[in-house]
Amino acid sequence: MDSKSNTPATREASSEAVRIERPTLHNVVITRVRDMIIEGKLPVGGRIHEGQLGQQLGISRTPLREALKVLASEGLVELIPGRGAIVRKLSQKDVQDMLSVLSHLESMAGPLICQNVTAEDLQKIRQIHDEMLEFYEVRDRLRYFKLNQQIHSLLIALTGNESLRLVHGILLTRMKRIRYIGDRTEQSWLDAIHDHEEMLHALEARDGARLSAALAHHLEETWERVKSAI
Amino acid sequence: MDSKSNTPATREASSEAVRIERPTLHNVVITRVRDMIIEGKLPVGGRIHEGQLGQQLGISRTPLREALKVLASEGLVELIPGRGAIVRKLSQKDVQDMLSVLSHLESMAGPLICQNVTAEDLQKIRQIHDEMLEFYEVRDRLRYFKLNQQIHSLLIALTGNESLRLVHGILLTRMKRIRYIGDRTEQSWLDAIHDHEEMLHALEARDGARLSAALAHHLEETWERVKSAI
DNA sequence: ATGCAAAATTCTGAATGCAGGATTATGATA
DNA sequence: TATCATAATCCTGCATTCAGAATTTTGCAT
Repeated sequence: MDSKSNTPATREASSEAVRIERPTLHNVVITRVRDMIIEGKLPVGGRIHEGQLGQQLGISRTPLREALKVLASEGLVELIPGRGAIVRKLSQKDVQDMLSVLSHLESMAGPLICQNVTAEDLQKIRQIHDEMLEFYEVRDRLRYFKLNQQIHSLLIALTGNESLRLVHGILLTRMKRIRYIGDRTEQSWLDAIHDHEEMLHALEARDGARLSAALAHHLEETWERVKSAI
Repeated sequence: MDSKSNTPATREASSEAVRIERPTLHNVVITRVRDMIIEGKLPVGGRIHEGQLGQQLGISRTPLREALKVLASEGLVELIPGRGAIVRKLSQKDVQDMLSVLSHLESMAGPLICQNVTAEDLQKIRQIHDEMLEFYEVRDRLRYFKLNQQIHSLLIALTGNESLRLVHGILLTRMKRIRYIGDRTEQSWLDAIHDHEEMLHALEARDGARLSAALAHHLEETWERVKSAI
């Protein structure tokens, strides 16, 4: 779920000490409300009532409003002046367009990833993948989903291209809701896992083109999985 | 300068009436502060003093803070918890990475644009282009720059892909500051104009691949122009 | 004069207050 | 009973206020 941290990763390579993480309230709220949208707790097309939601979260309207502005800039929420925020509804075309952009971004990413990936990176990804499989075995969809997203985010991060990470993260976030509710028959679930395994193989072979192809194929299947859910 | 409006363009094709534009203060402030950063009125690396800037703009801290959150999510400023906002500094690698992503996005855009462009669109772009040339004649850099950006934004909008427009807009915005201060010798300026003319020709010929190539070439030259300014 | 510690000040983060527009409820008339 | 106008309520947008953290200043000791 860390596909996009709100303070861009401009970490000083010089200082040894790890920057203390002091989460500000509005940052927490951004993540929280984002998750609520993704998990469908805030219905698509529904209005977000500042006072009500604020009370529900136990905070004042101020940090909530700040969070809504950010979510609007990510395209998750629509802000109508004088009338508040509504959860943005995505059309089929919206989703297709997003997948199309994501596909291009990932095809760009493939070679870069293979160029940069270290043995430790590979091991880490393999580890998350295996963990994900365990959740698949017990059909724990939510946890499976979260690890799945994590792998994709990690891969893009391996390109070392911060801007790519940023824009990819934004689109991935926009897609999350759809992906989460998307059809998951046994078969399509299995297909997705096979895609992931092919991705890992390409990665291990450091074959950029193959990785790009695998990522693209995965997105095509994603469309098949989600199109009925819109 | 309208590369990225803050309420995503979800206009109802059904309603004939044009949605009345009621600008909220924080939206105005977002644009305003963004421009201040781009034009260098807020120095790179410098801290943004909420009280001071707010007073200077004649507004309270509330809408200013909301604007800063959005600008942070665009990557223009960095928010350090407990210590406020600073104008983000871009390294050479940052800029190269951005250009690289932009290049991929534009190469994706080329065919789509040529596929969608209407005669009116063409005329409109040609018109802006000519207007831009007039500002070139009198060496009015700022106005030239603004029309230049407008053409690029318009082109991407012609793809009809809202997500593409969003992410392209974010990166373009991030680049603006650099582009604005970038080296402009007579020669490089002339080169840029020739690039634009080639783009227009490709567009008129509805030749997607040629347009993509022209856009890519333009970005390569952009790098040459700006690299010394970082 | 310099370095350190404590106090004072300043600034951010968040809550509350207030004004104006939007929505809903009420009631009168056809 | 339906429709429209008016009034009451609610909600957003923004300003102000308050608390706590960060910074600067001051004073003391070396």
